[in-house]
Amino acid sequence: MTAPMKPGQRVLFALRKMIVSGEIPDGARIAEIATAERFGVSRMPVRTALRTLEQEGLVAKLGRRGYAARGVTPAQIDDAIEVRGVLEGLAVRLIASRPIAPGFARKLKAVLAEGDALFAGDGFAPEHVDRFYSYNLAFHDLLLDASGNRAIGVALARNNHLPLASAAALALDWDDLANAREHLKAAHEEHLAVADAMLSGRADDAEQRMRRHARAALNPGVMPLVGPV
Amino acid sequence: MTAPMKPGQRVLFALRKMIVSGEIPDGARIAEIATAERFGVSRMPVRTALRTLEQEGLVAKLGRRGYAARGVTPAQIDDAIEVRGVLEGLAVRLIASRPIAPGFARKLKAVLAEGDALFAGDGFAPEHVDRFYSYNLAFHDLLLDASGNRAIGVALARNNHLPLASAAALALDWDDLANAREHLKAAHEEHLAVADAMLSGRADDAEQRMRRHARAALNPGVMPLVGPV
DNA sequence: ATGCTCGTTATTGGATCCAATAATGCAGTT
DNA sequence: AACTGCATTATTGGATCCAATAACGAGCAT
Repeated sequence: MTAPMKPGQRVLFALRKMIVSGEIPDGARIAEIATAERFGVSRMPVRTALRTLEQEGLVAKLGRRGYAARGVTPAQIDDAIEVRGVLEGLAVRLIASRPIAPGFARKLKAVLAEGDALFAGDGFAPEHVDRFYSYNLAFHDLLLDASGNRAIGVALARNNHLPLASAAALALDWDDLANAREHLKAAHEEHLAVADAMLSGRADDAEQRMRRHARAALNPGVMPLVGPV
Repeated sequence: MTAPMKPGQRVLFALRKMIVSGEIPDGARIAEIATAERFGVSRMPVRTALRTLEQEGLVAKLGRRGYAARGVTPAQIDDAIEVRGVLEGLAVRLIASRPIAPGFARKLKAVLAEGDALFAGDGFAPEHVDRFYSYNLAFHDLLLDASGNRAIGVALARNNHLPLASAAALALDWDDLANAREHLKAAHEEHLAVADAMLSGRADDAEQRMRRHARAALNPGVMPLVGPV
């Protein structure tokens, strides 16, 4: 699928991927002209892409000498995951410390029911992973929305650009679907526990569980399923 | 001081100010051409500025109809302050839960000594406010740096663009310097308490105190001292 | 009279061109 | 031979021009 993507988006995604993958090594200078020629586009999309990447922290401005790539180390991903846990923890804390809106409770139950259905049987196919992906995303989005604090989502926006740092990134072993099922089932049970804590008004508990949930998302040495970043 | 600022920066700052001040009302459409003509510049600086403001959450893209301003409500500022508290709370938690580096302890004591010196006497002049501003900034920057987690600083970058949401924004009553002194002295004592908790390895305590410290920064109905945003 | 379609127009995104600026290399001098 | 000053050049930021696209309105047909 050679998607006829617009030049701007294409350059942005390509540069982002090249930086996080290490194809552009840490500290390498990125010049507008050279990059533009490399992609066969004008300097303009490169410029806007570099501005965006600067906001995301993936490149650093170098005075008049252009930009420099900032390599993404595993430690930085860990850092971003920790930040995500803290921010999502704040979201659930806010929800739990206020009266639960009926609409929210209903939507939450509906989302969790998707997860329940996923693990009702014993089987697990790649298709289930896709469904979990949707369910997982819906769960986290719902919490972010229900928190009523838009600043959380704004602050989180950057982390989602780092691989494995967003809630949409599932780390699992594709060669061992049974193991993957256990992994995702554990995540679903953490969701249930967080939901229970929220609905019971146990704000501290909900926050703690959400933080641990974020940290548990990263397993070393597994294949990531990356969604739209 | 009609600073001969570059067009890009000028447009960015002006638009940001107009949005947060409400001069551009919430939901108002911002078209590139009209804005460019209004500032007497090309469309290019407006474009880059709008991109940046979009990243900051101050404008929202509106499909093909340009951008729309997102008014900043007091509730949103509260939200941002809460996010700041959580993120800075994470920073001090990380510091407290690791062995304290000797260099950090030394720098921390040096910074806190500035605060001690400020409140050693009884007097308080506007000049003291400036000194507190520097001291306060140094304290928060030091924590961010010592946390070793760059993602925190990246996530915090946006909040600093909202008035009163950054740690560099002091809210105090200029007409009542004695009251201001008490206000800032209380902040300094919170710093001391956080520092003590960190150096003693009381991670939970340090985090809780930092969160409260952030929330205490906002007083209703006072004049803000806004620093460089 | 109303709904559909086609043409016009307004607006964004991209490309090319121009100006300003700082880094670099060369030459001249001490 | 080394240092300093100047000129050249490379590179970013801004302005203008062009293309694509979608909203809007008018006109026609039913």
